[in-house]
Amino acid sequence: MESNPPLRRKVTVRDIAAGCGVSRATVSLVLRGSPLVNKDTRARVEEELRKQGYVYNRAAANLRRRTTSSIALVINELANPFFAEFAAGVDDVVGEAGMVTLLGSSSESTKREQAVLGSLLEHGPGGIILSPAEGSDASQVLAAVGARTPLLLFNRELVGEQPEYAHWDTLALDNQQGAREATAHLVAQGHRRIAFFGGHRDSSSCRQRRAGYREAMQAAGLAVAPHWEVECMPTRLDAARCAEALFAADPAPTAAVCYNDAVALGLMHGLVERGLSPGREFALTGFDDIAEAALATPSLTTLAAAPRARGRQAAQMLLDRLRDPDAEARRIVAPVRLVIRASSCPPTA
Amino acid sequence: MESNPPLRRKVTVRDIAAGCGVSRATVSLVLRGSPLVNKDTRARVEEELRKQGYVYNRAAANLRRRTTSSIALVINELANPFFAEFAAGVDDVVGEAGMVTLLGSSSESTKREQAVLGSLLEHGPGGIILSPAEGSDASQVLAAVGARTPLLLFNRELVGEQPEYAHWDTLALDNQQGAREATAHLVAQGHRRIAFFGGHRDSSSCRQRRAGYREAMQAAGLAVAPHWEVECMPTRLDAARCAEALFAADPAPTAAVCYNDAVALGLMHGLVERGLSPGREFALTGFDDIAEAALATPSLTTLAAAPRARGRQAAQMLLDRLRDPDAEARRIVAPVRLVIRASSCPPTA
DNA sequence: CGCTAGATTTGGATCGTTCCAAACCGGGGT
DNA sequence: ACCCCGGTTTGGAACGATCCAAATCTAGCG
Repeated sequence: MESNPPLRRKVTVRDIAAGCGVSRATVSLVLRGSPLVNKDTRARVEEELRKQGYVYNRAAANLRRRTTSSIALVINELANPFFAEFAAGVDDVVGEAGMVTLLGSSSESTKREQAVLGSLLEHGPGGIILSPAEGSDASQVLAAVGARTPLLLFNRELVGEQPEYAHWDTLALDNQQGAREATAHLVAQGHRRIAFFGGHRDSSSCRQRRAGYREAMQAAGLAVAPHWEVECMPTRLDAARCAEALFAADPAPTAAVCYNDAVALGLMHGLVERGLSPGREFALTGFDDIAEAALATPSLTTLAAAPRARGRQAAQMLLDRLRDPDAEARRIVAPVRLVIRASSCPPTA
Repeated sequence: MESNPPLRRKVTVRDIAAGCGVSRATVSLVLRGSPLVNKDTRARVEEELRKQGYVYNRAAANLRRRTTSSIALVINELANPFFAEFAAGVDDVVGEAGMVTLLGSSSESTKREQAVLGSLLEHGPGGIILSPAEGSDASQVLAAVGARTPLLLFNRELVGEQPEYAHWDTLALDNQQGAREATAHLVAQGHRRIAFFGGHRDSSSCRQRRAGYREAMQAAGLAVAPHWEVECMPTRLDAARCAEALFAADPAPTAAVCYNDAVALGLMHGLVERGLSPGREFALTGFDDIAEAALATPSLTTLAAAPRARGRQAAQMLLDRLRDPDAEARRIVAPVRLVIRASSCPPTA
C-alpha cells in the first residue's frame, strides 16, 4: 500500500509530528513511554512511527539529556580466546542494560592503546573497561582518560600505579592462589622437582603466578633450581621452542606449572618432540582453561578463570559505578578453580 | 600552577573560545586543522585546549555534519576464535580509518540478532557488518536494518535471500573450492574411498563444502557410498561420537574430508578409540586452520581461511561502500588455502 | 590616501531530541 | 458566569559542534 520511495533524508520527530498533527514534544513523550500522553494520541503517533520507519537518534538525545548509552571496551588482544570470551561476557551485560559496547583493540601496543582510548573517549562512553597492554603506564592512561570517565581495570596492573589512581575499580584473577594450588597439586601427586614454565618477567600476572609457585614450593620444603624457571613468549610456538631449556642442566624437573594453557600446550608439543610423553613421563598444568584444554591429549589440568563470567562481572561493576560515581573504589580478586585432568600425572617410578 | 578543581561540567568549544578570546567558529576550525586559521591563533587555541583538558564531542559534530564515525559489527558467536580473529581484523581497519566499532553479539539467536541490530542502529553507524546467526531471515534483517544503512554479510547466506536484497555486499569463503582441493589432495595421495564427515545439512557452508567434495569425487571418477556422508553437530564431542558411522557398512573409507577442524579433531579422537591411528591408517583434512590444527598429533591438513585478513577485508569493503553508496554490490568469495600437514597420509598398502 | 584582493575571524542558524514553563481544555464547584 | 483543577499538549531554548554568509583586518597599489 504505502510504499514510500527511498527517501534520502532521515525521518525525525519533526516528520512524525507533522505526519499526525501533534507537536515534537508530544512525539518525544511517546518515544519515551511517558504516562502523560493520552492513549489515543499515543496510538496515533505509534502508527505514524511505524508507517514512516522512524529510527531513534540516540546521539541527539544523549546530547540534550547529557547522558550516555555506551561503554568502551579496550582489549589488549582480542584474538586471544580468553579475551574474546571476556568481551562476549561484557557485551552480554552491556546489551542487557540497553547500552552498546564500543570496541577497541590495542594489540599489546601501549601506543595503540593511547590512540584507541582517545578515539573512544570522543564518543563519550559512560565508562571504560580496560584490559591494559603489556607495559601500559598508569599516568599515561590517566592522561588519556581524564578523571571524568570511570575506568575499570581488568586482569593486569598498570606500571607505576600510585595511590592517586585508587579511584579506579579493578577486577583481577587470583593468579597467586591459582599457581599455588597447581603447584601443591603436583606436589601431592608426588613430584619434587617442579618447574615454572613460560610467561614474561614484566607481566604482572606472570609475576603473581610465579610468586604463588614459589610459595607453594617453599611451603613443601622444596628448593627451586635456577633453570626451572624458564621465560618465553606466551605463545605455543615459542613455548615449544623453549622446552629444551628445562633439560639443559641437571637435575631435570619431572613436572611444570605453566604460565597459561597456550604455553602448556606448546610445552606438550616440545616434550613430544624430545620423545617425552606428557601426562605419563612428565606432568604439567596450565592456566585459563581455554576450550582446547579439555580436548588436548592428554587433557590438560588447569585453572579455570571463567572469562565469560568475568566479563559479565566487569560490566556489572562498571554499571554499578555509573549508578553511584562516588562510591568507594572496588578491587575484586576473582578466585580461579583448579580443574584436574590427565596431564598432571604422578611421577614415573 | 593552574590546578583546576575537578569541574563537573564538560569543557566545550565555548569554554575554549572564552578562555583565549576568540569565537567558537575559530576554535572549531583549529580542531579540524583548517588551513584558514592564523598560525599564532592556532597556537594560542591549542594551548588552551591542552590547559583545559578539552575532549572533542564527536556525537555533537556528527549531528551537525550529518556524518558518522562508527561501524556496527554483529557477530553470531564472538567466543569462537575464528570470529574473534575476524572481529580483531575488522577493528584494526575501522580504527585505522579513525572510526570506532560498535560491537554486538547475537549468540546464534535470531531474536537477539534483531534486538542487537535495532539497538546499534539507534547509534547511527555508517554501516553494518553482519555475520548472521544460523537461520537468520533476509526479510527480517531488512526490516531491522532498513534500506538506508549499508550492510555487509559475512560468512553465511541469509534464509530466503531474494534478488531484491542484492544491494548488500557479501564476503564469503570459497567453501566449495576448498573442499574440492582437499578431496583432490586425498585422491592424489592415492585414496579411492573418501568420506565427507560432519556438518549440518541446513548450514549453507556445509552444503557448499559437500558440493565441492562431490565434484572432486566425480572428477576423479570415484563413486560415493551413502554411508560415507555423515552428519553431525560441528563440535568435537559429537564428531567423536559419530566416527563409528563411517565403519557401519562396507566398504569402509580410508580417508575423510571433514566439515571443519573441530570435527576433524573430534574424528581423530573417535578413530583412536577404535584403534585406528589417524595420519597413518586413516587420512583426514579439516577446514579453518584454527590454532590447534598445527599442533594436534598428527598435525592437521586443513584449509586456511585467514579470519583476521577476512576481517580487514570486510571492513575495507564496507568503507569503500560508504565512500560510494551507489556502486554496484560486490559479492566476494575469498579463496582458502590448502595447508598440507601430517594427517593426510597416503593409504596403507 | 582611498581602495581592493586576500587572509582571518565571526555571529547567528542548524543538526535531532529533550527540557521547561506556560497554555489549553473540558468539567465541576461556588 | 467565573475560577480552579487535573489531564494533555505545546512552542521556544538548549545540548555541543559546524556551516555559511558576512564582517574585519592587512597590506599593497595607483
